[in-house]
Amino acid sequence: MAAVLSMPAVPRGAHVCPCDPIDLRRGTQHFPVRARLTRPAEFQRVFKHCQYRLSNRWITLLAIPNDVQFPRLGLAISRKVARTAVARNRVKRVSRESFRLRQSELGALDVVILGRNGVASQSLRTLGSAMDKLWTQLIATCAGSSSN
RNA sequence: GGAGUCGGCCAGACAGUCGCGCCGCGCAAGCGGGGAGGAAAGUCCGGGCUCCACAGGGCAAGGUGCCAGGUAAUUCCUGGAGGACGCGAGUCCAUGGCUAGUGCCACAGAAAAUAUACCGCCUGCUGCGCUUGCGAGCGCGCAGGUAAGGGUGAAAUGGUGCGGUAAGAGCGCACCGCGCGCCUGGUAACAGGCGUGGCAGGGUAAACCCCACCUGGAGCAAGACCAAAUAGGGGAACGAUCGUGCGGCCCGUACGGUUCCCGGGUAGGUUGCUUGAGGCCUGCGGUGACGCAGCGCCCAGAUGAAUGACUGUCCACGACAGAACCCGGCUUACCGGCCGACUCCCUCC
Repeated sequence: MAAVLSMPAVPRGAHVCPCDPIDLRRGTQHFPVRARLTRPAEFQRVFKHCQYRLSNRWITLLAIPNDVQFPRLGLAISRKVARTAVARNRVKRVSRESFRLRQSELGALDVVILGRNGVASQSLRTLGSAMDKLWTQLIATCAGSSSN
């Protein structure tokens, strides 16, 4: 914990609130199978009835509200944007890790992450911060639409 | 010390924090264990396994191609034979048959295959011309002989030497090469020897083909089980030889039609799914690939698909790359580094 606090260079580390009790962190940073989209039908629902669509240079993010009480993540990294299996795995892992750390701030949303051209050649740190910004945008957009 | 050949191995390490999927224990919270590769890749071969029909007959098609062995099997591996390269350790070779047949061979060249006479060489002429010392010589023409020499070509009826001849020629002889026969050694490929035949005649078989041997098809989305919504089908018996299917065709064979009986199929889930031609060590047999025996290890099993992220320390600053039913090979990609055996050269003792 002291190491985390002594790292002011990490700008998005603010979400790891040092005053959070251990129990809360345990509850919100797990990423079991039930938090993933697994069936083709679930993916189709997100693609067809997408309500929020955000993107930057390397990633597109689609989201719709769901019926369960927690956010769920689906990954769609095509062979076209990441030629080798190793590259695809890298992008997926970075996406999952990013989702895992921010999922407590999201509402009941089904989210699909799409890889765009050039995503495979970016460093882990670049992709991580790019996703972090998208999560922040998504949270703000949801908050805006739910208040209306 | 330098240059090189062959074989094998490793593929950042350690610690902490937060995660992921599997197994075990536990009511639970949680705890413990184990979690990608040498190529997991390309899918190029060979098997196991599953279903189609217990894998059947003929044709066709495809594959393999020196010999022997290893193996579940192979186009793989090991040992050997022959050829090529290298001073050497060693490396490379689809390495059966073009004296079964057919096809193809640009350019050049007279001729590219039942051979052939362009130049040259030689002989004859009761052909012509010239010279003449009247013997003949030279040139041209005609009729023949000749594959020695020239020239062309990747390749021209085996090579070298001697004899022989008008000139020549396996025409004869010796040696080498080749074919055939026998003998010896070797399981064999093959090697050596003896005899014999004047020689049987270019390349190409990853050209058709011939010879010998081998091959049924599809693949874990194989296949098996449980089963919503919906929707009409399934099983048994009999019959037709028309249609459809079973590897491309024929044979052969299954289904469709009628009657009787009642449960059955997609989404989804479970299973197949990891204990296996498995691995470690030791001993024995074998030149070796490998085999046998003992010891007693468990070493991913996911299914939108886990094996990761962050921080710190160290170093030689980390390449190619991610299991998807499982093995055995081959091929391709690859940052660096380590070990062993051997060869050649130089220096010192």
